[in-house]
Amino acid sequence: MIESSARAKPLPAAAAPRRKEHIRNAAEADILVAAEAVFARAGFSGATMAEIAEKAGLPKANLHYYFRTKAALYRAVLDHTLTLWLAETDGIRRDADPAVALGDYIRAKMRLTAAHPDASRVFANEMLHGAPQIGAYLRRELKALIDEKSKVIEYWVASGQMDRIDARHLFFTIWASTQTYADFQPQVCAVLGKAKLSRAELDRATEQLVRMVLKGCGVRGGG
Amino acid sequence: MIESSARAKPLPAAAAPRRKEHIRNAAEADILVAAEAVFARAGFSGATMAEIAEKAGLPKANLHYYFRTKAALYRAVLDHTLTLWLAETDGIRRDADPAVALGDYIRAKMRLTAAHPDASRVFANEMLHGAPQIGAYLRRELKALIDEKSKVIEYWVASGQMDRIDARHLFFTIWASTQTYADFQPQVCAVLGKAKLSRAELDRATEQLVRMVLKGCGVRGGG
DNA sequence: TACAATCCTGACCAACCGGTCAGTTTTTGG
DNA sequence: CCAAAAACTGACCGGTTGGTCAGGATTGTA
Repeated sequence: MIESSARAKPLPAAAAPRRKEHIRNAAEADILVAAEAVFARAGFSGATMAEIAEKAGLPKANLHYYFRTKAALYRAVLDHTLTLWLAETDGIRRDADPAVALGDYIRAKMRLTAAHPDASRVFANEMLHGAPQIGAYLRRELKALIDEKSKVIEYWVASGQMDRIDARHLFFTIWASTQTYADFQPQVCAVLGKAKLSRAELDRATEQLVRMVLKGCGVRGGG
Repeated sequence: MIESSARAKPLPAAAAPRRKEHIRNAAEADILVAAEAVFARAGFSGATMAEIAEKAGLPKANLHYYFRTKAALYRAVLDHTLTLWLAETDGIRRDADPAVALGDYIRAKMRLTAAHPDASRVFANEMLHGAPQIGAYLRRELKALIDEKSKVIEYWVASGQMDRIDARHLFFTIWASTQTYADFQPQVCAVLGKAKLSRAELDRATEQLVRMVLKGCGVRGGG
């Protein structure tokens, strides 16, 4: 896993207190940010190393110094995306109130989507093309995580705290309904008749989704 | 629809309208089928005319005889996809029972996704990349259609047949939740621990989604 | 300072890809 | 049967792109 450090600033040759691995780390971070944006807009094949280099403010050959191949760079971007993806299920625990836990999960997912739309798009693109790079990861880590969280939901069902719902399909619905605001943004904007998605519009979408899912699952209380 | 005329070379103006075109029609159909599959798997940039030609069992130059450019072929594929996309909202009418109309709509969408997963993926890909080809279409035809259907749902809300729900975001949720079974199939399969989606699994997903959405919207009766 | 490791870059190349074209074969209408 | 239109094709081309490389610049350390 490539570590994250989602923030990155150019800062060329100014006051840099320590220069040991800072150069490499900063350069890689810059490149990853640029690459995420380009891969999100153009996909793997459509993206060019030249464009990524330009966006990162580096000569192309320098990219190949830090990432030997385009595929390696793509994998690094995906890696970063996956760390974001796994987060936010912490609240789903047996002893939690389903209404609070599920509601917070949906809100967190929507926040994540809104904060990192390009990451969402890179992930979606990889999925669309059959997940050649991260298929194994999905079958291992993601499956294990969802197996565990599904058990929690099945417990909530068994203890009468919500309707008899298939946990995995519930996750699919939540993931799809939140990510659509990044992945299908042109469609959303077109239908809403807006040029871009406002914060207020996203909040409205979030609260409606929370309400609908909780009520639809027969979750009592909280929400 | 977008610019239809997929023809590379215009027929002679004086030509008899009776001229048989079955060769052209058959060839174009074969090419479109092959192209849809390749575009779905590789996206626009990743797809190559050579691969499409091979899949269609034609020499590459022949593709360019029927479709002048790769972009024209892509647009033709999208065109076909959009005709599928628009269908199935017929049941959403003021005088219909919301439970039946919405339930049938969700079921129809899911059937469509299952029957044409490649079409769904091509559409998703176009959306992910900012909808450069069909943005105008979305803002016109799709928006008009959803504006109209939203009025119906708003009527159902006003007449107390369902909760106060934003119709457009409801559509986004339904679209996303159904298409995810095509677009994100690798993820779905990974989490379910299956190699491919069975008909039975899709039926289960469909019925859960119908139940959850109807109950979540406070729709009474029918379902 | 000296010297090695790391960082950086312009110039270049081979492979690939969309698209063209001249010429051939097949189909169609009379 | 015969032109003419339509359908088809191998060979080719220019532009783009990922990747290389030799050598120069910068940085860290003994």
